[in-house]
Order: sequence, then structure tokens, then C-alpha cells
Amino acid sequence: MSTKNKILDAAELLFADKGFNGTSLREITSSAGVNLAAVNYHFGSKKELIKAVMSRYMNELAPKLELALSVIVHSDDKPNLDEVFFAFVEPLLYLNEFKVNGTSIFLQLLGRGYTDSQGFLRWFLTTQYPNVFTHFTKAVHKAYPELTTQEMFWRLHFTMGTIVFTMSSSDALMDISRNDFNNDVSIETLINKVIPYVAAGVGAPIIAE
Amino acid sequence: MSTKNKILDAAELLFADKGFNGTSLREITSSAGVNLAAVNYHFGSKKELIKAVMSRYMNELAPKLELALSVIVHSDDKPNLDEVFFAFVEPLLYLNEFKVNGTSIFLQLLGRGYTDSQGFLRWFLTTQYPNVFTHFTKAVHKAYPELTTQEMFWRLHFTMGTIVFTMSSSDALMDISRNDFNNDVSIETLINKVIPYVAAGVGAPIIAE
DNA sequence: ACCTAGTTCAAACATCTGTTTAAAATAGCT
DNA sequence: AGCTATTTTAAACAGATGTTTGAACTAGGT
Repeated sequence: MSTKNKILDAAELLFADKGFNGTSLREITSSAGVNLAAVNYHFGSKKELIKAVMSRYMNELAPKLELALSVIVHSDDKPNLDEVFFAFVEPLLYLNEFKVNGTSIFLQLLGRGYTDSQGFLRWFLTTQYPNVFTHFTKAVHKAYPELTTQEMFWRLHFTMGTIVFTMSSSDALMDISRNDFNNDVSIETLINKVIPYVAAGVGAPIIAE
Repeated sequence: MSTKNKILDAAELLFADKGFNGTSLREITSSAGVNLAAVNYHFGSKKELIKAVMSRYMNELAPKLELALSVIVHSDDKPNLDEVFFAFVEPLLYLNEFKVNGTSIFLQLLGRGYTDSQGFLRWFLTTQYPNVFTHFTKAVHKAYPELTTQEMFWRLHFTMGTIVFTMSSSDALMDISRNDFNNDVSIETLINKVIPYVAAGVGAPIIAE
């Protein structure tokens, strides 16, 4: 295994667990069993390492996600919101084939990135993978055309918040569920629980201002 | 104004903006115009200062929130979910009387605390203010008795995520709204936008597993 | 005026941070 | 083998962090 990949593998676990700001290069390199200077040699800086960690997942996810959403957009039928959100499930779960616990790790990273580092990841995703967003908003508009652009903007950000927050603390929540309810919840059932929630939220009736 | 309050006032603004980990004691003390050592003299440590900042708001909020929720719980009528969530509005907005921009600052702090510092604030809130949570779950149960305890657990955490994430990035979202839609959104209208969303999410039909 | 308890202050402390350096080791190629 | 480019290494760097120190200062009470 190359040093570069050793670093990426160690970094993503630590980033997911403790956030980007909360993880030092020394933790990463010692966990990866490589020299401290290797990060700056191979990636240039910590910020570039973060981008590389995210890109590895996004490059796997984005094409599959765009395809699944564009099928909905170009279909003749009117989708309902649950279908739109369920389009995420298969591409997300495919990350488990790509890497062990890939789905869970990626979603946790996403959560970390949105709250850590003052919106840097939001910029990264929207500029590097804009098609995912445009396809998604088109699909939602098709399912709920009465929703104004503004209202959709807000509700999609609420949705982002729900997903991202849930996933960034998914380990803690799963622990509570296991202890309090004797109920072991996998990342897949968690996804299946959150989708009806966000679909109902986005589909909520519009309130007059 | 006492040194202690100068520190609290400066700290809450910086914490809300840049997170707990992202704010140094030197930033706080220089913004407050006091000596660096004052924090450790008056509060003992940075962690205790964080608790103090949160407590100042929670002690104001908790009794009002408990009252509003217990009214619903002890009423003879069956509430609907929107009413349960709207019970939060008045107590939250009252924080604006308590401090300028109090509502917004508090909600941002809440958001920061949930993602920073590995769940320390979750522990703090649930142990220091358990009544708020029990009243809340009782009210939700009254409005939606078919929801099992387990399902409610998940949906309430989804809700927490929506609120907390939205509010921690509320400044950025409000900026986008102002620039892209020429639409200036106050914290109050933001609250009124998010409540139908979370109410619909919690009220979503139950899916067979 | 004096003493005492509480408070402020500049300075230092020890530790951690990301990054850079220059020498050493390794690999690939002819 | 010998040369070259790439990679690894230990060490140092410069700056930031939370905390502690001990002296200076400031009330308040007698």
C-alpha cells in the first residue's frame, strides 16, 4: 500500500470521528505509520489532504447520483418526494463496496465538513460538483412544482442539516439506541428512517407569510 | 460592567461565530478588553467558561419552555404537532429581550455545541436540564400517540439536527438569501419556516420495517 | 492610616500546531 | 554498478494554545 493511501485511510477515520480541526497531522501520520512530513510532501498541506479525502468519495458518488437523479428528471411520470430522496440510497450504499463502512464514513465526513472550517466544504462541493445540486433541485421541483425557488432553498438546507447532523453524530445515536432500546441500528436502516422524515419536511404544505 | 460579564458578552459572540474550538482565550479577552488571565481567574478554565455562557441562556429559557410545554401536556385537548413546536417560539424570541440578538446567538451556540467538542454539550444539556426533554417528549407523544418511543427518539434527533444545523449556519444562509433572492430573512421568519418542516417530518407516516 | 481580601497585570510556561529543511535512504533506469 | 529522481526521515522552526505565576494594584472595613 502506498504512503499516500495509508495517509488517506488513516485520515478519513480520524476526520470522521473528531472533525477536521480536531485531528492533528501527528495523529494521522502516527496512525498511518508514516513520517510526519509525508502529508506535506504528498498533499502539500492539511487543507489539500482534506480535499483529497473528500474527493476520493465524491468522485465515486457523484456520477452514480447524477445518473439516478437524471432518470427521475427525464422520466415522463411525476415522481413523489420519497422517490427523489430514495434515489440517494443506492449510490450511498454503494460506497460500502468501495470501502468498508464507506457509506457511514462519507456521511460523517460530510457532516464534519459542513460545521468545521467555516463553510469551506460547502464551497468545495458546490463548485466542484455543481451538477449533483442542479439535478437534485430539478427533481424536487418536478415532484413538488408549487414549491417556490426560495422555499425550496430553505427546505433543502433544512434537509442538508438533518442528514449532515444525524450522520456526524450517528455513532453516538446508534450507541444510545443500542443501550436504551436494545436495538442495533445499521447505517442502512438509519437512512431508511431519515428519508420519510426529510421527504415529509420538504413536502410540508406552504404557509402564507 | 463587571469583568466577568465583559468576558461572557465577548465570548458568546465569538463562540457563536467561530465555534468553541475555533475561538481562543486571547481573542475573547482582547475583544472584552480584559487581561488574558481573567478567564482562568473568574471561570477556572475555558470549558467552565463555555458552560457559563450556555447556562446564562438556558437558565432564562428552561423555565419558560417547561411552562409552555406543560400547558400542552396538561390540557384536555389533543394538540397537533405544529402547536407543540410553536411552543418553542415565544420562549426563544424572549431571549431577544434578555439580550440583543439573544435568540440568534443562543441558537448558534446550540449548533456549535452539538458538533464541536464531541458531544460534551449534549451531555451538559440532558443532565442539567432534563425536564425540558421529558416535557417535550410527552407533548409529542400526546400529539402523535401512534409514534413508538423508538421512532420518536430518532425523529426528535433528526429535528434537533435540523434546528441546530440551520441555526449554526444561519448567518451564511441569510447572506445567500439576501444576495440570490434579494430577500432579507430575520431569525423570526427563519423559525417560522423551519417549524412546518420539522413538524411535518416528525408527523410523517410510519413505515413498516 | 493600616491591613486584608479581592482583583488585575505582564510575563513566562509547557505543550501542541502545521510546515520546512537538509540529509539519508530507496527505487528505477541505463 | 552507477547515476538520477523520488521518497523517507529526524530535527528544527515559528507561531498559537490554555494555564500558571508572583508581583502590583484596588477596594472595603476597622
